Order: sequence, then C-alpha cells, then structure tokens
Amino acid sequence: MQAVHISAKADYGMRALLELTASYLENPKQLVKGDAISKAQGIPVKFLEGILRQLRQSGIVASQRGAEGGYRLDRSPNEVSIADVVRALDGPLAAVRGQRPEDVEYVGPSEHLKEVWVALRAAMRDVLEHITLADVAANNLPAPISALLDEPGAWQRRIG
Amino acid sequence: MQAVHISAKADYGMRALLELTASYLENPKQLVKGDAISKAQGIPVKFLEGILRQLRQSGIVASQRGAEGGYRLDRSPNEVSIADVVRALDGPLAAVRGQRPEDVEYVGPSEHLKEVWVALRAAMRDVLEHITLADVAANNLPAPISALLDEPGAWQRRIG
DNA sequence: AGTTTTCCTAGTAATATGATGGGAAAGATA
DNA sequence: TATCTTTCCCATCATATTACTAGGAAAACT
Repeated sequence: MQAVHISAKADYGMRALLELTASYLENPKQLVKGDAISKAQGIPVKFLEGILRQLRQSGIVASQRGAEGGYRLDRSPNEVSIADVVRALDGPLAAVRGQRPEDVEYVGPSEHLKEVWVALRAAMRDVLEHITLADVAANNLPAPISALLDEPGAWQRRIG
Repeated sequence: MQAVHISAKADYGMRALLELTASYLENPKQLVKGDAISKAQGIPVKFLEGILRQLRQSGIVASQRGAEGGYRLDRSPNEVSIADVVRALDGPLAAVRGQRPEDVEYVGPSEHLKEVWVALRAAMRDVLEHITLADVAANNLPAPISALLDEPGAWQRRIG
C-alpha cells in the first residue's frame, strides 16, 4: 500500500533492541528475558521470540537459554545502525517490482527512471545507515539528520 | 519484504507517464492510446487501464473515449512530481505498522524512535517531491539529487 | 449503425503479514 | 537425577495485498 512501509517486525525489532540498549548501557553482559521485553513494549511474546531469533542469526543479539537466560546486544549499540536492523528483519532496503533498483531495465522515454530509484535508495541509506541504536537511545541524532526534522512540514502529513 | 517497495503499479504508472510526457513535448494536446503505451513499455493492457484511470482521477492525466481517443497529461510535466504519482497510485509515501509515522507512540527507551521514521520520510520527500516527469524525461535531475548518485556505492547493493 | 477506445465492477491465484501453538533442547537449581 | 525455566524451532492460520484477468457498459467518432 505504501512506498515505504516499516513492518511490524522492523518496528518491534527496533523497540526490543532499544530495550536491550538500555540494559547494555547499565551492564553490557546483562541479560533481559523475552517476556520482560514483550511486556515493556507491548509486543506479542511468540512473535517477539521469532524476531529476536532472526536478530541473533544476524549477529546483532546474543542469547542464553534456561533459567537466568535471556537476550543482550552482541555488539556495542553505537555499532548497530537502523539499516542493519531493517535488513536483518525485512531484507534489502529497496526494491522495484521485486527487483533491486539497479537491475530493472527501462526503454524509450523511461530510460532514466532507474536513476530516480537509485537516488531514492541512496537517500534512505544516508538516513538509516548513519543512525545507531545509541543515537536513538540518547536522543542525539547526527546533525544532517536532525536537520531533516527541522524542515517545514516534516512532522505533518502532506495534504493532496 | 522490503522497507521501500516501488510497486508494479507505481513503476508502470511512471513509465506510462513518461510516454505521455514525450508525446506532450511534441504536442500538449496529442492523445496516446492505452494499447500503444502498453506495447511500448510492455505493460499488461487491462492492468494499465486501471492505472491510467487512477491517474485521471488524481488529475494527472486526461482521457477521451472512442475512436481517436486516448490519454494525455493534464498538467505540464514540470508540474508533476514523482511523489504525486506514487501517492496517486500507492497512497501515502510512508507508514509504520500501517500508521502514519507521526501517529505511532513509543514508551521507555524507544521514546525517540518516532523521530527516526519522520526523518526517513522527510528524506524520501526531499527526493520524490523535487523530481518531475520533465526532469526524468530530460535526464536532468536537480543537483542535490544527482549528488546522491555520485556517492560511493550508490549503484551497488550492500554486502552484509 | 458500427467501430473504437475508455470506463467500471468483479474475481482470482499467489504471496506476504502478523500472528499462534506445541513441543524439543539447553541451562540453572535443588 | 529431577525439575523448572527460558530460548529454539517447526508448523499452522486468518487476513490482506499484489498483480493481474474477464466481461461488458458507456462514450465518441465515422
């Protein structure tokens, strides 16, 4: 339905990781139980389990089973970008009709449409690859990105 | 599957409009038949029909029925942005779990996640609202946008 | 009339999304 | 060893979306 859609998985994943970031900043080895994350952020437990498993398989999260088990970040929160998280959970950032932007071929007057999609992907990368979990936790976004938030209308939806 | 997905509808729609742009530049009142667009761009006819109808309802395209009928742009191609087209065909540019980025609420350590999604949307708007059909047809993108294409790796996919 | 072309409604197969359920495996404690 | 806890893994499911397709009504022109 929408050109950019942050899925429930990516949104829940980010929120779970921000809970783990808070815990990491207290003590990097500290484990947090799935159930605790689920309750703190209102995420369905079994759905969250699957998300955390995917994040572990991507090397972002570490886990331990059993009593006293749980999850923690496996990397420093300033080494995990939003793009890392979104790619781990939803796959490649951008696609055009299911293909990579650089792979689609155009003929005639639409010859240069590819450039548009590649530029769009580059713009997204510039945002998502330069924000880390630590940035969001500290509410301290990189300057070029907070500049985007100061643009007129950034916080409003567009009216036709 | 992907955070940004340019749907078949949006992609086909852009290509159809670029065909109409070429025709417009020859003669602004000239009509092009759906069948001709379909063949020129390899788009399924009946699917294209629906797309063109949506574009007409959004005031981007004008149409005429009957023999000697067809489609044409209803506005100058330098007054139609990519964002206009994508919004007409796929709805709002950005969503988080189906909601508008400014509407989602976060608690605890994810309090400032909203800013991230709003910044992402702003970055997309900066690209899509500033490129027009005329720009793409003339292969003459605004300077800040072609700068994105010169960034290292812009044309390559990211390797994990 | 007859032909052409757009307009409109409905339907459909394949896939993705957002979950849920049952139990196996691993680790801790008694 | 037994037991409890917590993650891991597989399978399933309802709903929605996507990318089309079918059939015909409604205009416009000859």
